[in-house]
Amino acid sequence: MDHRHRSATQSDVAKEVGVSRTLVSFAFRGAPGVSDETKQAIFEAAKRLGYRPNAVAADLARKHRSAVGLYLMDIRNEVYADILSGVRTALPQDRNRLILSVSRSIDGEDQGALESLIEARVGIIIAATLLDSEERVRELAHIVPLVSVTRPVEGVDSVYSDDAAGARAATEHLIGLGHTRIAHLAGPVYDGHTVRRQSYAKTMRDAGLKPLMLAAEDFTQDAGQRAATELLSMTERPTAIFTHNDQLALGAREAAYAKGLSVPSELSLVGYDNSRTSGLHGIDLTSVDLHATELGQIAGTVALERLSNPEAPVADRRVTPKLVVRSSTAPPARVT
Amino acid sequence: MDHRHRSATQSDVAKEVGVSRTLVSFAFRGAPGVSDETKQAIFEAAKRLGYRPNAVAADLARKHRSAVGLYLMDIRNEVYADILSGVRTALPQDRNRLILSVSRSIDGEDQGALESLIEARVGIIIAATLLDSEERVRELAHIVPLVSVTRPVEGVDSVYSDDAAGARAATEHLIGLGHTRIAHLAGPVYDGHTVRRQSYAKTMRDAGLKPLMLAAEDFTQDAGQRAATELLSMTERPTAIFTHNDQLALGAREAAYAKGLSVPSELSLVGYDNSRTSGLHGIDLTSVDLHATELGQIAGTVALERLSNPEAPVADRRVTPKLVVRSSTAPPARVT
DNA sequence: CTGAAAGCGCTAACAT
DNA sequence: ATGTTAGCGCTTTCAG
Repeated sequence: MDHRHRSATQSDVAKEVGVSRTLVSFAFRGAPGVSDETKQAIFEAAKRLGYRPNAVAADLARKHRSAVGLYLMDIRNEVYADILSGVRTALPQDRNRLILSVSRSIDGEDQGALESLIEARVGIIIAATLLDSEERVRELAHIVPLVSVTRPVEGVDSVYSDDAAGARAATEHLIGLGHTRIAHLAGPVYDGHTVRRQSYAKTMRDAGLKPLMLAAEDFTQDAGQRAATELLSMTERPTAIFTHNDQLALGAREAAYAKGLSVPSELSLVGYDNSRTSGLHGIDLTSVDLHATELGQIAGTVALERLSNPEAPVADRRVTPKLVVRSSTAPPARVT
Repeated sequence: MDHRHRSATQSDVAKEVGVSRTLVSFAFRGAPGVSDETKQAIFEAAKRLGYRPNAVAADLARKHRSAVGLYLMDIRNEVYADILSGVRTALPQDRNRLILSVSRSIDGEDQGALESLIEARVGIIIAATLLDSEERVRELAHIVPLVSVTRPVEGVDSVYSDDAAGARAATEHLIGLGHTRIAHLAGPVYDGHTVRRQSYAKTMRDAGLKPLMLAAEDFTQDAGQRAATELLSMTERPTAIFTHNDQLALGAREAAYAKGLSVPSELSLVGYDNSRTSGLHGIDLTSVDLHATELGQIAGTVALERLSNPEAPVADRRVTPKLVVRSSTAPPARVT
């Protein structure tokens, strides 16, 4: 294994062929003004020398920056992985410089993560912010074009799912089944994620029911299990739980089984995300599908549009979620 | 929303303060030789002007490249998400320019994906290759430092799990339970992923049993379900299936239920990856844990070491997998 | 402590 | 059709 990792430059190629640097640059970008013969010679020499274009230097020389930055909270959460996946499919082949930045810890500062993206001089950032205030996101958007995904931010390109509608559908589904003691298992309170719980509370009150909310320490299954255990230890325990996401719901499910309660006969459960796991036989979790992949795809498209037209009006793309009913929900057990 | 996205440069700051560009550069890197007063003045001016360091230009000017490239197949697969997560934790705060490249389609060419990473001039690439031949990986490693993760490549820094041992443990577990008709559900045949099936076949033969292999179209649950359906339609159907990964196993599980077969009484199932889903109540899938997060972590560390010492001997870090026995495996039904 | 000058690899007018 | 000449924003000797 040799270690001469300094790759050849355009000048090297130019020298080899006996032409100027410019010609090489033109040849590689398919710009007009290079004879076919010269082009051939250049490509051959390039190949011989192992020349590779330097996209970074090109970006620097050009006014415009071509990389797309993606900021996500937690890549292990299927929702974010799906968003990433969607963004990727929206980006054309040659534009695949996707710089990823994942926040280090969910409750730590994600200062650095977003900052590093702007230091990397990406042309645009697609961000699933959560911890930051809308104000801060707006500020950021002044520094570098930004499209907010999963969360609407006034004055900033936004691509999101209608969380209010999703939470309402979930809650109404439970109410419709006859439940009255319906709890909501939320995540920690952040600026960006309060719509679902608010919608839940409003729907409950509109139905003349009393909201019962508990916030988990984070968005993981373990946190969900701990919080749900608490919920299920109440004297008048809820007969149904609607959770902020599927991971919390799966945690609640474990908590129920640990307590010897079966789902759905003794506890109805509704999650959010419609992750792949929720559809498995034996899990069959009723869940709200927010169409994460589609969200990512649209965000990618919006980003591309913004890049090509900075003056276009602010985009606001709202996707409608869909309640997927499975067998983790049923009417409450007859009161004994 | 204004659109003056051209950020301030070091010269702007220098001009504002009334010093030379160099000073500003020094100040921001904490290099010695700048008086505290000047430093203060510079930072204030920078803040006022909204100056942000340009990491890309810095890399260009410096000899060395600081970004880390990560090449993965499919981010929706928990294993790869975990690897990413592990790599991230290994990278220090200030070194968080992680450029991600995901292969577009699993059976398409991933030519472009790896190529784009080297055009982005990353300092090192951490790659979970699969489709490429070892030869090609070695070639790539000559162009840019590369550490291969999940797969050993001779002559290249490698971090991987002992697949032979994992597959053997899984197969022996099944044999130990008394199964004789044990099938292996593999993924498509690629250079990088044949160890598990080979180890399975060898273990079977060593026990005097006949291997029965079937390759799914890809590594997804759906493909697993289709392939398993075929397997379970045989006249002398297997009493146990060991799959290449958990997704295939979950697909097989669905196939079994669709056929009215229950797990484990009529079919034993062993997966690979020990994904979070496999531990859920009602799923309880016996699986081999390859410690993906740890793999990513080690890969990140190895990458950092390689960067700081190009002449160090080639790293070969093998992690030992662990069979996690749950209730998807049991002795075969008594022959009737 | 501070500044001038050269250069990283490439692009983009502007010549010829 | 091909070459010249400036930069892009930053780092880094080498002199003051």
